[in-house]
Amino acid sequence: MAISASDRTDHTRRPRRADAQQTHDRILAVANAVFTEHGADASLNEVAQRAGVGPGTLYRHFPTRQALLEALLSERFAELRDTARDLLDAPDTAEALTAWLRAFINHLTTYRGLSASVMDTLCDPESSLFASCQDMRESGGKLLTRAKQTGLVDVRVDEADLLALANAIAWVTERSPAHAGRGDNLLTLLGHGLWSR
Amino acid sequence: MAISASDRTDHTRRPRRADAQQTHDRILAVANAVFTEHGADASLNEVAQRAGVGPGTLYRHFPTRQALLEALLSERFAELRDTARDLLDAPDTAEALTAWLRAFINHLTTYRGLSASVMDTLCDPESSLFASCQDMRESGGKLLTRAKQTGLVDVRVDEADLLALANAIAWVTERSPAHAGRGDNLLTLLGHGLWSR
DNA sequence: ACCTGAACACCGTTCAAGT
DNA sequence: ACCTGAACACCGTTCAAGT
Repeated sequence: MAISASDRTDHTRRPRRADAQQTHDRILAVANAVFTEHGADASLNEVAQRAGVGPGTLYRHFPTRQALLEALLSERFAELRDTARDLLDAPDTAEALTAWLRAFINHLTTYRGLSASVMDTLCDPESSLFASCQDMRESGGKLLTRAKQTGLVDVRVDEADLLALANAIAWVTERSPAHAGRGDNLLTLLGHGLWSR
Repeated sequence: MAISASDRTDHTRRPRRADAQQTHDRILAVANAVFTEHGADASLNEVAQRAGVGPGTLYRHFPTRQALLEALLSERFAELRDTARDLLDAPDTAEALTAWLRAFINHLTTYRGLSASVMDTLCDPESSLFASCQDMRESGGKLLTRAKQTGLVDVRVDEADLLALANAIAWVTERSPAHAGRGDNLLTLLGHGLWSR
């Protein structure tokens, strides 16, 4: 646990005083708890308070909410990227794409309100989360391309459109009690389309 | 303009002092301007201030943000209902459904962030907006049923799922610069589905 | 009957002062 | 080098006091 928390922040490459590292890790652990409880829009002051830290300290470690989300989620985005790469070997290209979209949607419901943040991120190259998303996007794109090449997916399907729609499904899934946990249904509907054949 | 503003609130049926009515109308006009400018999440204090009214007065007229939105939008929901009824006579049932969905999505982008409010509303029978939405939903549902009966739309398509997805498209459309104004593309994608035939 | 505006408990964010 | 916590400008919301 302590180890994984350190790993999580190794990419900063900056030597850090031991106590600062502790504060850093504590903030992350508490933020995860608070976001899980109240969603990705939760009060940052509450995070600071429950971490036993002044608000200034939190801002010093994570200048923006996006930065905090990035630290918490970059590993998971990397996992999604790896999942996509693994699925490139699956025999059924359409099923592989569906499985990955399902994983993507599922990931976006880690915290309530996360899909909104990620949507903003996908559009804004300046965002801290953007880089983490990029790799995942590319790998997912390859799954789509392969499915098109094997003729199972309509060639008119655009990558950006598809990700946007998957994101939208995650959004509606977490917002509507009627659809909670039924993202699969909506994904299936998207797969078949409205028109009968 | 003054007349339409009075009509808008006639449904309260409560006799009102002339000055109160003026205040009421002024708040609505200003709220429309502020929501148009800053989205449906705009500051209510700003609305009050620009209407030259204390915050307490605003709350007195519209106890919740939803109530304010309802007063501003109920006419438009009624229009959507009428549009759906008219389209029931259109020869091409699939085209009629698409046209209505387009109008629905377009309506949800009246204010930025409106789709989120409406989504919450569709799920919450207690909400002030719920009643306004109900009629529209039913009329839209008839369009779907007819399209299914004529065999043009897949019978597996569920009404609640479809509205949720249309709402989701509106959401993603207003959030992503890349998809701004291209809700049509996403709707087309939803129509054809992912799988090639 | 209706409106006012000070007041309250929050929010994100900054920054001088401490250790 | 790092942390603190008071301070600032906001937010939604309430309510005693005025007209």
